[in-house]
Amino acid sequence: MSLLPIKELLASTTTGSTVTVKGWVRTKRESKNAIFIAINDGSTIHTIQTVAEPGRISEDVLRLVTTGACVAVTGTLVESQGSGQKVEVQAAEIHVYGPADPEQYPLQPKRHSLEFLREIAHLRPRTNTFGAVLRIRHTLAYAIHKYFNDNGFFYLHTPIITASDAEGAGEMFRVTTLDLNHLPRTDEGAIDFRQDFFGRETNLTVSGQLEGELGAMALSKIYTFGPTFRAENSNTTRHLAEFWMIEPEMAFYELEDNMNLAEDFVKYVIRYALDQAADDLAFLDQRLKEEEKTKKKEEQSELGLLEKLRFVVDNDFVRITYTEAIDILLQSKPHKKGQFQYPVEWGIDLQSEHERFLVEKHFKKPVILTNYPKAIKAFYMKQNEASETEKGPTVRAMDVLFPGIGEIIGGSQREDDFEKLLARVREVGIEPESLWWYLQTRQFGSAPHAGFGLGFERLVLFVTGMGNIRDVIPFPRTPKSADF
RNA sequence: UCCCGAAUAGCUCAGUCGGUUAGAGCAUCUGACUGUUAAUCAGAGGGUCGCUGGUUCGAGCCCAGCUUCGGGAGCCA
Repeated sequence: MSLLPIKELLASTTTGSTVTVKGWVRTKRESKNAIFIAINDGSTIHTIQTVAEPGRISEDVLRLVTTGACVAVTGTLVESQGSGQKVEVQAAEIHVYGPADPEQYPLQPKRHSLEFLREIAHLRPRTNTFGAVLRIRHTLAYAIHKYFNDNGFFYLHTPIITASDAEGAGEMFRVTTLDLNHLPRTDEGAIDFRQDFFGRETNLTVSGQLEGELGAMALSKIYTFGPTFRAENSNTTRHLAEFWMIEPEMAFYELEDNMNLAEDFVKYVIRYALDQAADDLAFLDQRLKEEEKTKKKEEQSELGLLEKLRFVVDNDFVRITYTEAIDILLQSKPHKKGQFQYPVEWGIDLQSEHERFLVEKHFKKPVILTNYPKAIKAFYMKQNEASETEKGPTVRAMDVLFPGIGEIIGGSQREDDFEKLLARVREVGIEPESLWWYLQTRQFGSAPHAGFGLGFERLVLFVTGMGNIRDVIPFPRTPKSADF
């Protein structure tokens, strides 16, 4: 016997050989002379049809072959007599590893709602949709490593537990081994973290960027790709409490180089998915088309999934400054008609409705916004020289906005001038001593450098065309939800 | 956290103006048919109408609170 993944069996032309198929039963159809069992092993979205002749396989075994059961079928690979597939397996022997009581098994050979499948996240990978999403997720992760490796980047493992609370990227999850029922107190009555595991307060990381910068100041080009945690009470289709983030950081890169990298990188990984996950994308494309049919005309999207991905890969991203974006918004119809809920003026943080207008209505393609007002961006971003064309001080920030997703990348050139960075740290109320190691990189061999953060699930969301970020990670963690 | 909406069979949903025994499709089981493609046809079983309280002669339907879920907003990747 030889065990081959179904993906390879389906492509095989060596009919007549004895093969073994191991996988999970999707459907069983019974005929007088033949029982058809469709089996999937996750290696591909496609099932292989195995054919069992009644009498050749015992009734006791066949009774256990139901949707969801795990089986091994040994038999002969033959050309299919039916029209739906090229090859099939004539079963000589069926072994049932694990039956699945059809009265209780929740997955049926029918369409389920994504909400229902979320409640059975332990079983949903066995569906076509989630199988496709998980394979695409893997393909994208691999493409990311491949892209960086092929371009001279080193994968840097930044810490997941951090004592730094100055990253300013959001609420953090505390890490502690203290007995919460009997917290040690200092003489002043505060919690005595000196008795905690690390001898100080620690949290789960909200970003590997600051440590990433340390790596770039030695290895020139690094990237991180790891779990990230935000304890924000965010209840949206675009937020998770635990997600994966990719953060490249490059010495000697300025804002322009940073943008070029971000655009080239995103296009590369999407193109890679189009090439390597064609079957799964075709399935999701079809799935989305059927879903669109049920929507009203005005809510239907103009492009299908595959069309949308090819469009992004084949077209340049629009690059405009924050100031230019504000001007476009000020002259837009929704602004003049008072349709924006939030007012537009230089200095505001752009709201979802503003970003969506720019990306989905005005340009209809990905947009990179640069040079934001200093006041609304993080302390580590490089400050621009004062300019007559700007209405206030700006920093070399860049946000990449995608249709339907919003901000998929946020990045900047970093402030490499020690005095300016120190002043800014103080200005935003961070105790410089807590960032002494970060500040030292600007004192010893400082260099211009830049980087960005890409939310991995938002990328997967875009590439798969799914509507909710909870459906592109195997086991989502969100407020009030940490099952599985 | 705020705003809006939803919760009825295993799943997806319908349920009129508050009125007798709460329905359909799919799934499951039984039978028929037979190279089937989420097979087809016939029949059967399957319900604490999310929970608690209220209004009413009478509540799946009206009201209040709670719970859970979804969509949008904010925060952000």
